[in-house]
Amino acid sequence: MSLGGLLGEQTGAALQQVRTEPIQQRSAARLSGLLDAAAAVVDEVGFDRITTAMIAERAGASIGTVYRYYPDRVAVLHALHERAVVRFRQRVVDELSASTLASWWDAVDCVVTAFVSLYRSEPGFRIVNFDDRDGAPAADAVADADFFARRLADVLVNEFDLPAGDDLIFRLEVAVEMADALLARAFHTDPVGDERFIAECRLVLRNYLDGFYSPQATNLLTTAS
Amino acid sequence: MSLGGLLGEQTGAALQQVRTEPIQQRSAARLSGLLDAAAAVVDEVGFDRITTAMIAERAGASIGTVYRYYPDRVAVLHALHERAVVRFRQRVVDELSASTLASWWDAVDCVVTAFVSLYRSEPGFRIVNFDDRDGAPAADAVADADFFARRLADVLVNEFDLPAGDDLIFRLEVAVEMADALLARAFHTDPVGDERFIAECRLVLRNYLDGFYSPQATNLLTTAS
DNA sequence: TGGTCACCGAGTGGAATTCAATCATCCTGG
DNA sequence: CCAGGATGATTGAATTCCACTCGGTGACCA
Repeated sequence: MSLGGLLGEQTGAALQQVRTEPIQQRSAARLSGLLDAAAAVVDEVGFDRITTAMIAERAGASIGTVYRYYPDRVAVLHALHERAVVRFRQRVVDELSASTLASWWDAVDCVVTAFVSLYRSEPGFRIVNFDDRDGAPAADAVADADFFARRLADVLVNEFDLPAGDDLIFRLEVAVEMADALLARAFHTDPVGDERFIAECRLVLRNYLDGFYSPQATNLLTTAS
Repeated sequence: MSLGGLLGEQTGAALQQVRTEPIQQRSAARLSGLLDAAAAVVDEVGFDRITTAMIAERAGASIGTVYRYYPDRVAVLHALHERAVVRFRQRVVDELSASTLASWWDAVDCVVTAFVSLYRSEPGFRIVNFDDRDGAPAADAVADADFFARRLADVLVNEFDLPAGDDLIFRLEVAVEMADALLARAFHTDPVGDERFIAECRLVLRNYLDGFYSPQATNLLTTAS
């Protein structure tokens, strides 16, 4: 299995996110400690109410330390987001290799399962829905979705012989957006996730991506009443 | 046609949004002027970077005036959001009555068209994706989606004899979430909206909602490879 | 001419961010 | 093996920015 490709490494291409790369190893702990603290605070007050002081206090550090590693408040959120995405990808790989995949949609199911599972257990995981509606570099979430779609496309092509090409990638991009929306909706109110939306998400994905195999299905429907 | 029902009036149920109902008519202009200003600023800096001072200056008013009408910053955003939703509903009704609807999906298409059209022309329309991830009343966007789904369900049931019931409402809720995500994606980078995503959105909606008629389609797919 | 209605904008408070001083760790010559 | 400079890491008071308040002033109406 070439699933390892899912992990990828676009982090290098990302905008400088940490002010100073830690040299001494104690700072590595500080860095992840800050993110852990941020994650905890996110779960407690949401990522709007979060303040740098809260993060610092929770991490047992001082304000200045936060700013040593991150240029500003939202940079911390970006970093947390990034870490959540990385852990998500890792979890997907784990789930995929732990399961016997009878078909491509088992793989898709694994992705959904990984997402749901992290939403339930990983502190602050809701940060994955953090979208910085800001100035120029706005295309952060989109870049993530696109990157993930391409990686997943590779896997599906290699493992299940789905027809490669831009069509597949586009489909997957669309699928990612839909899944994201439905799963976010599932967790919007219910902290454990509304099963109806989760199940419907799986169903929608399967049907939508299956249409890639049999496009006549869509034509059938357009002529029905 | 009972499409007027779409317009509904949940505004009464909304939390007190305006501090003081304007008595003299010059204040009505002020009020919409403030929202116009907010809309313009939203387009310029996004609704995270927006400041009360920007709104006031753009509206040719002073800070105090903003707070005369709205209790706080996010209340302005809520009001702008609300206005966008109202205009959206109005546009949907217009589109619906201006078109000849051969089938229920023509109605759905109209909804998409209205959304896209407003996204292109209405200043600050991206506010429709504003989600107040805050304390208690969090379920604002969800409430909107749910409300709209119910209204649309009524229309579809009355005009096109779709089978009424909770299933239809749930489907429409899911459809709204998906459409929202795909259209937001279409406009995330491209100010005119990426046509691929818009077209795919229409297709996805049609196929998904059509499955409501013929649920055997989903079963067919689960047995295919 | 008094009584509201609207409006203004300096003032207050809290949160974000800076920065100069201090502490900790590493490194190197002796 | 150690002194002590060099550099990384940390601190928190000071500063800046921004949401929000409020006492004062003009505008409209009766």
